[in-house]
Amino acid sequence: MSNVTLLPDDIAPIENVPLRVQVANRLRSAILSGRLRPGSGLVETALAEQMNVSRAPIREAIQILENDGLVETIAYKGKRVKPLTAREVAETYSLREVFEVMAVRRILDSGVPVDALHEYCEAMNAAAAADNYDALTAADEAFHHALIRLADHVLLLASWKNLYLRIHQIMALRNRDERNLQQIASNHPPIVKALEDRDADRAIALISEHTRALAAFDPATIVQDL
Amino acid sequence: MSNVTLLPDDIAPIENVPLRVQVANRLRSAILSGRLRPGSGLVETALAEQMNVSRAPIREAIQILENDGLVETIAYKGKRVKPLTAREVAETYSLREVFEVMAVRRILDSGVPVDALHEYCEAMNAAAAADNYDALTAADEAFHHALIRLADHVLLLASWKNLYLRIHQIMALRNRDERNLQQIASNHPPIVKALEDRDADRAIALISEHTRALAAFDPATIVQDL
DNA sequence: CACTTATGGATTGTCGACACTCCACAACCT
DNA sequence: AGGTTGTGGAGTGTCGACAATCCATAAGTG
Repeated sequence: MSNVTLLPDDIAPIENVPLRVQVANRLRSAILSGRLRPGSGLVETALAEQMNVSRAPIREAIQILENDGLVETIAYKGKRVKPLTAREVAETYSLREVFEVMAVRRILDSGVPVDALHEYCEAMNAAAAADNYDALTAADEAFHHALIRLADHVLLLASWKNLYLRIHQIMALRNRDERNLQQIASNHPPIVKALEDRDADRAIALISEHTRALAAFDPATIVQDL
Repeated sequence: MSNVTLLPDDIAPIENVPLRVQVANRLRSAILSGRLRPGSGLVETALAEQMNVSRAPIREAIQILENDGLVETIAYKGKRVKPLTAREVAETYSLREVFEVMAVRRILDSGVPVDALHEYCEAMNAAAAADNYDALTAADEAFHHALIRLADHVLLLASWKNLYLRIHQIMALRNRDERNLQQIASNHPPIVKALEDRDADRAIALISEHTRALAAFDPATIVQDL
């Protein structure tokens, strides 16, 4: 049979996900959600037993998280969720700002249309209206993700994604009650407007300001040491 | 004995470098020097036998190189030195430009002195005068490394270092004969001058132009596919 | 012949056991 | 007590063997 005429939609391609990836995904989500806090120790033998796999995939999973910058290893001593210093938080946001400004520049240079961004603005407005923090966060990430993608720069996208992992973690550790959802949502449409007007200076100023505002928010709650 | 009075200089602290790191270092240097070309396959069992270690450290070493962005894995099929496309080369240099501009901005904002950079300029002049390509390259890297360090931004430094790995590789694959050493060396002192003059616009313009000149050089020799 | 189904080699993925390193704390000198 | 030297536990580092997967190619089947 070279041509299957009927293929039930239920039968999705079964993916073969290596154990290390499954383990990495679980641990990553635990870290990014804040369930595994910075400084927590990760013991290979204990994790292996808990997850019912051998140490090999655990080791590789932890190495993946090391690449993500979420875990650090001290040889022969142990591994732990990387502590988060105030300095690191500040540096993370300042680098993000540079990335997003670079994206804006490239978008304006290439003249690619930015219509797709409107969709995310609406999603953010809806989430803000419904007072739904998680939905707003998701839409916000989708907006910025789309922005970076429009820049059409694979390396930039990869770097931004990696950086955003830490931002995820930082946001999970902050006190969400203090945020003004309406205000966050309202930050974005002017950026889209500036892009459509091809006003580079205004777009860059807006996105810089937006990123800095996020960085300044509630830094005290996440500081671990230093 | 709490206080050893005489400790021969010969007795340096003996370092315990895990096998995976030794393996990773060797492979990395092979890749960065061009001895292991993009596209070359890396077979764990073969490497293990050649280096006389088990597959475990080989696997971990390869994962380290994956983090460096030098190697890619295709599950159950194999690992190979990441192919280098013209697009990737262009993206690498454009990201480098952004990093260096960010460094310049931070240096000027913080007002930190940049005297240290003169030393590297002299080293480059000496290397150019002696027609010593390797020495010039080393001094050039030292200059830019120092520049980034002056920005006092740990994350930026780490990102820059990671990026520079690929630049190392790219340079090793290019035809070095076509470069004008004198001209490269002469590019740098004006940058230092602009920094000392606290002329942000000029410093940024110079460093951007410098990076772009490097990117434009001889791109044809390294393209593999696409 | 067109198509499907075995088969085998190459390579990575996973496992369980053992070796090594580090650290803290006890035991031992003097 | 001050200082040195065992000693044991916790954890990572390394190993060799076996399982799973993929791919190309051969063998079957109508």
